[in-house]
Amino acid sequence: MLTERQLLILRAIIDDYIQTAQPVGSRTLSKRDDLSFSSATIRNDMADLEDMGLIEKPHTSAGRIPSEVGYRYYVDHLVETKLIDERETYRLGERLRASAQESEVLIRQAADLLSDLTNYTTVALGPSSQMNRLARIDLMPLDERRGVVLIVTDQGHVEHRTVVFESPMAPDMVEQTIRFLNDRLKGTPLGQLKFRIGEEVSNLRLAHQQQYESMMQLIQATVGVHHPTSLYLGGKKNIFNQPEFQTLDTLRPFLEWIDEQERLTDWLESLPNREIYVSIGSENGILALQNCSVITSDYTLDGKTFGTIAMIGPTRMDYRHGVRMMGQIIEALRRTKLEE
Amino acid sequence: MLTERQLLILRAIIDDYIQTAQPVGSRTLSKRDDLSFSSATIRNDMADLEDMGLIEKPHTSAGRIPSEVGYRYYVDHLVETKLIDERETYRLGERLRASAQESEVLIRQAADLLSDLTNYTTVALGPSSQMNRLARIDLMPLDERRGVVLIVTDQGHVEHRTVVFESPMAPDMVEQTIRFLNDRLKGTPLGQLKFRIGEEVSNLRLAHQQQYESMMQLIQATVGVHHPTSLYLGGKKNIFNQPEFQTLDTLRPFLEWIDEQERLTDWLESLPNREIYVSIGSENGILALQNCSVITSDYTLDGKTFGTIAMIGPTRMDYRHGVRMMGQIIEALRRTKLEE
DNA sequence: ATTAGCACTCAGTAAATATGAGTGCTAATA
DNA sequence: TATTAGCACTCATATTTACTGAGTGCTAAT
Repeated sequence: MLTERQLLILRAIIDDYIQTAQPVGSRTLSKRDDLSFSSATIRNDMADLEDMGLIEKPHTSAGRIPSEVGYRYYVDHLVETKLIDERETYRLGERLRASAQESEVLIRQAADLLSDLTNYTTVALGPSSQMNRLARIDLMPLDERRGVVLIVTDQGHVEHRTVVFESPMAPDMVEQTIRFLNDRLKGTPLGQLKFRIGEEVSNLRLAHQQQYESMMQLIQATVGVHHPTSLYLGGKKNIFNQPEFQTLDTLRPFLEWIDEQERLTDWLESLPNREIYVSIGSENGILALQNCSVITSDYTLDGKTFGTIAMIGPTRMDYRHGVRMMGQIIEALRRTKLEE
Repeated sequence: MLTERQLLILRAIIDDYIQTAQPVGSRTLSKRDDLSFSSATIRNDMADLEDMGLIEKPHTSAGRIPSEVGYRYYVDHLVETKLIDERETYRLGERLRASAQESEVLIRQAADLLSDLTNYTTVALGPSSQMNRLARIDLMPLDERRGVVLIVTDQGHVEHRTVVFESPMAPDMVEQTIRFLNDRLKGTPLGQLKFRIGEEVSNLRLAHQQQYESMMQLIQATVGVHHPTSLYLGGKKNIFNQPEFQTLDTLRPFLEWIDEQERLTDWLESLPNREIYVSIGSENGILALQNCSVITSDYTLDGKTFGTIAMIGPTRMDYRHGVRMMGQIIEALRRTKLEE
């Protein structure tokens, strides 16, 4: 268990290191107003803290830096997750809504705003359309053999794909099929579309045997429409200002990792579903992020569960500020009404 | 005017430097099979080439490197723009078409392929939808007051936007408006939509006075739909392998510049409209690209003018190979039929 | 006109030497 | 018994110095 002074020292070390990115020495600490002990005393406590694995030294004659365990302790004991400044939340909400009312734009803005506030990189995952329900499906003919399949969800999300048919489409045939699909599939979550169509297809076969071929094609196309989840990156260049990313060896893996959209999406989707969660250094299990910490949170927009937002910075990130800003932003989003 | 030997030497210097990224010395050159002169002779010619501004030395005791003027000479005199290897073009075409038939995917693939072939970064601008003609416009109601405006073009391009109405929409009213818009605007290039609607709006006013308000809203929304040109980036990480981008000072401006999508789009759109065009170092006028050269070309797909593709590498890029690959790719695209 | 020869230049590397911030331990002090 | 002053020791970093070697320009010989 930590003595009060040790706690004070640990906190001072971390706060200082977060600011300066330099190892913190005993003399520096003893000069602080809130630590009126001699450097020797502090050295003794530091030795204890090191024994406990909370801090470490890069080499013999350097000061101490927090270890991952130390950060973990700091985050768990010294950072308040739930601290919302009503006025600031309100102001952030205003800033967000000023830009747009469309949800996708709103999320993009939120990501940008969050990275402006913190100077870290943010990633936001939009709503997974998998949960959206089919509002309407349609086929717009372009010419005899080509058409665009349109899928609109109850959330106003649109997906589309161009299809080419083997043989010219009979207009009434198309209309019939579309109507059929709409009748049967309206309200189906997009994620289940494929499955549901499998169920319906036997009915179809009986009802419209003669043009079975083209119908199948249309259905295939419908199912084949991709359901990408939209991904927004904010403040990517902030990384250039972090002292720990001033060398190619550290910078390159990070940049290569963050540019890989698909992997990024998978990662965000795989995160545990919580309100605000901090993952420190190697905890996140990603090689390219071994020197990074991540603050993630699911967010809701207008009350509805929506997506995930993440903030990525060096392990030496300002957890207190980061967590606070994250809290404010998701609260501002939560309070945002989609329609005016 | 250059003597034959000087030309030989210039070419050798550039070829060598492109390979090694190291200044080339007289002794190195004299050891080449195609340059059986003594190093002293070569030194004399090098001095002349330097006087002409074609090569320069980083410092007294280094070898020579090509100057921008030198590269320009090399590109203008020693690189053949139009050299197509039928078999390879065919093979590239196959590789492209294997992946997809949809034009947007095809372009993305082309960008990736080109950067694979050259190890440089590529940027491709998709078709500007401005030239696409309206095939159909539609409004899909989501609930009483929200709907999705859909715009489909003759090329199968889809754009959409969610609109919120002040007051509930009357279904027949909506239908009427949509029909009206479709009747009047079908075939209009997207770029002119705004203008054309201005012309039509007075007619509308007369015809449907009572619900003028909602109609106006719908029309506004229609016009307000954005027309983004799609942009694809290929092989961004290739830059990390270029020796001239091993330091943050050079890397950072490049990465920051290339991540700025809008600026990138504007830049590509502003390029002179030619088949293959090489811009060397500071010629391109972009600070972040002062150490880069760019090979650009407009391309056509299935015969139709489509967009622009660019390849960005260090000034010390392999112009011969780059130009050749660019030629092959745009030729492969040109020969690609959109429907099977 | 070409080449051999030689003195000279200068980036890059490596070894040699300081510098100083910081530590751990011990003994004195409150 | 907890704190502090004092001191020897460590080690990354900066500075100096010397050395190496690839390359040049010039001159004199071929």
